Amino acid sequence: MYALADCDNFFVSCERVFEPSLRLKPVLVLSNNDGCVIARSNEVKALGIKMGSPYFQIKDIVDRYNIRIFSSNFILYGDMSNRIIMTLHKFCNSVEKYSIDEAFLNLKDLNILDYNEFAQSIHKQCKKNVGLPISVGIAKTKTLAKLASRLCKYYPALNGSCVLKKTENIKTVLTKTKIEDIWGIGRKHTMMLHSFGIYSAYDFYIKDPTWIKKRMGITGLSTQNELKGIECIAFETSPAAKQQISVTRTFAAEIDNLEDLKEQTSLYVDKACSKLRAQHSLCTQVMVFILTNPFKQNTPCLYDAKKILFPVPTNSSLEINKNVADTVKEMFRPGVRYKRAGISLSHFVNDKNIQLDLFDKIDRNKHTNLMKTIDEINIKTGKNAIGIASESLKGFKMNRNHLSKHFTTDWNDIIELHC
DNA sequence: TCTGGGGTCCTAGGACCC
DNA sequence: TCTGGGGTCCTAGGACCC
Repeated sequence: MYALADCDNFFVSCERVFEPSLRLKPVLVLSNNDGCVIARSNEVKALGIKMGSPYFQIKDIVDRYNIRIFSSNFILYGDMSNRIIMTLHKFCNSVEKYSIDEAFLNLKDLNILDYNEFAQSIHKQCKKNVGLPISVGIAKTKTLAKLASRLCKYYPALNGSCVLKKTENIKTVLTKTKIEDIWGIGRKHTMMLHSFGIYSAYDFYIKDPTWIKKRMGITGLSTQNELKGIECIAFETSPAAKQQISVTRTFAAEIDNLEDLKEQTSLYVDKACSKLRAQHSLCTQVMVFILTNPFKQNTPCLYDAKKILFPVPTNSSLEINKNVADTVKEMFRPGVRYKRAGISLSHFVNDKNIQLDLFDKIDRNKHTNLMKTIDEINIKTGKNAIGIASESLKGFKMNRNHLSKHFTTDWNDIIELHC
């Protein structure tokens, strides 16, 4: 059996922990740049505000219903997420952190007599330890556990936990679940399935597997099997090293000069490379792209992307930044107003097996030592104390007008109690 | 005026080999 | 008229997730 513990309206709930008066009030969290809605309280959902709605389009409703707005505070959310994971570890050794707000637990080695009780105690402990509401679903496969935890959000009477075990119960639930609400069924497949008269998860459940394989490939077939209680999606205890590390940003204001653009991409390189080094990888490919505002009416979006190949695998911020800066210069078109840029590192190898180049001009040891020292200082200070000289000192060009404090990670922001 | 960011896996098709 | 067969590796793009 697997459990899925999924925090309810995670980002909103994190903000409410430090401002409890917002508990039954409408609250939403915006993406970077205060651009789009990325988390909604139940009250906001009830007002019909959709996930991903651009903020400027819903400002009227926000004002009318006095909705409280927050800019995204990922430092806070990341730390709250770690606290949840720590609590889950008290119940089970096998915890797979699936995303910032949810984790799977592999229950196979536990001797659980009453799954309902077990799920309830996780729910209660998370609330007590971290202050966050969490929905715990338990079932034979990950896909069914997902479904079980989802039920908690629709049926408050379940009080945050649900066990789906008996086939008859599963079939009843599937009949009442829309196919698009199943984990792994996205927009395109929903449209395709609808066109064949498949609307409920149960319609999908009883469909001929050969038909599903033909139209939806192996992943569609896996989803069907998982609904039948046949495990197809493996449990991963230790997180695999990333195969790709990207940093991309939309600018608050358009950038029309090369220097500002390079200052931004230097920041991306710095951020991406420290992640790369943290997982002990080197990369041999970096993709760089710049583009104009794709939403602008009557002006086509200009997009340029270029791939940089490194014959000797590297994780040196300096080496990568030099190449990225040169590439940005090549792609930059004077007079064009850029709105977004990004880089993506890929094709990784372990930093212990480097294939050297006979004609290498770079002193690799020097770079490695320098990077190691920079990382150590930045980890020790907890801030980006040292970076690349070409970086913008002002950081990302980003709007964040409704940012809460870093309550749990910065002494200056520690919560104050007034008695 | 104003529209996020970071990932994974699968598959078809091209390029190449003999 | 008529042009094989079997394989691997890589990549771009699609679909999905949060």
